[in-house]
Amino acid sequence: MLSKKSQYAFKALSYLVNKYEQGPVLISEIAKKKKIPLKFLENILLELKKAGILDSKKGKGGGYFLKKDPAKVKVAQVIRLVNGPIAMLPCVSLYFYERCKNCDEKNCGLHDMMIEVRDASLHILENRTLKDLA
Amino acid sequence: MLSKKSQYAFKALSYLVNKYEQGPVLISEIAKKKKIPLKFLENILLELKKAGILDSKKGKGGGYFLKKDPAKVKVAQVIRLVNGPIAMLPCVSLYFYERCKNCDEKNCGLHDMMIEVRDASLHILENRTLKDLA
DNA sequence: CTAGAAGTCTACTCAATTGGTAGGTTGGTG
DNA sequence: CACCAACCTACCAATTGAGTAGACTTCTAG
Repeated sequence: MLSKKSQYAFKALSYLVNKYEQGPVLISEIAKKKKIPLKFLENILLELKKAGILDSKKGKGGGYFLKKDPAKVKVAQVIRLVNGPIAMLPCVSLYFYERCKNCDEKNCGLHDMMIEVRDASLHILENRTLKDLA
Repeated sequence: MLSKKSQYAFKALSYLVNKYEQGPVLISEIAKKKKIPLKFLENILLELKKAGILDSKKGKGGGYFLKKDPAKVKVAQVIRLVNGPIAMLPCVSLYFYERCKNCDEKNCGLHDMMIEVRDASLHILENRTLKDLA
């Protein structure tokens, strides 16, 4: 399951998609409109900025805004960033891979099954972008 | 991600699949062969028994064994039992559904996307059984 | 019929993660 | 230069995940 943090991130992003290229948006505005705890949202947006998805402006008239075209930011990327691995097992994860101890990957039914699930999920999440959130 | 508990459950089940219709198997034997903490495994097997997947025999010569044909037990069922929801959001879960507050399900891009992911995953997990673990 | 083997139950611990809050600091803008 | 808004550090509480301890029941082989 996606964490609340991830759900908040997507809500905030969808809000910013609708304001794309309309200047900076206050954290407080997003928090209010999307009913997200303000200080929690601060952390999330900062993280998205550090990952290069958002950018911000300080001072009066400042706020957050999308750094790139929403159609160019994949949903899979956001999930990996905020929520972690998409795969159901570490030993089938592309970005968070860990070898499976006590289990021969070449000969493990579960392993194969989870690769299938991963691929099916990625097929969708790698082909959807922030634009599709709106 | 699947919890360790789930991974242990699948390891134990795959061991029992290979011993199907060969009489009861000791918890301690499974624990040793699959390198699972004994007392933790006890809880897991008990849970699988209560769900009707395993059955057990007490006393000397006792142990655990599959109650049903391994080809008749779906992987999806085991995951739901031991790990919880398969969907990435409560509002798209079939068995653990919860309404999404502050988000109109009829008009939510994330919602639609997650339904797709869920269906793609279920398509696999509902068509694989314990037999496929071996 | 009884000893011991084996599953069952209750309760606990410990660490990590999640979700959230408080308050001060920095830096840009009008 | 005043103020605004992002940024940073540090907490805190609740939950979950992972695992342990030990007593209790029940069954069956001999």
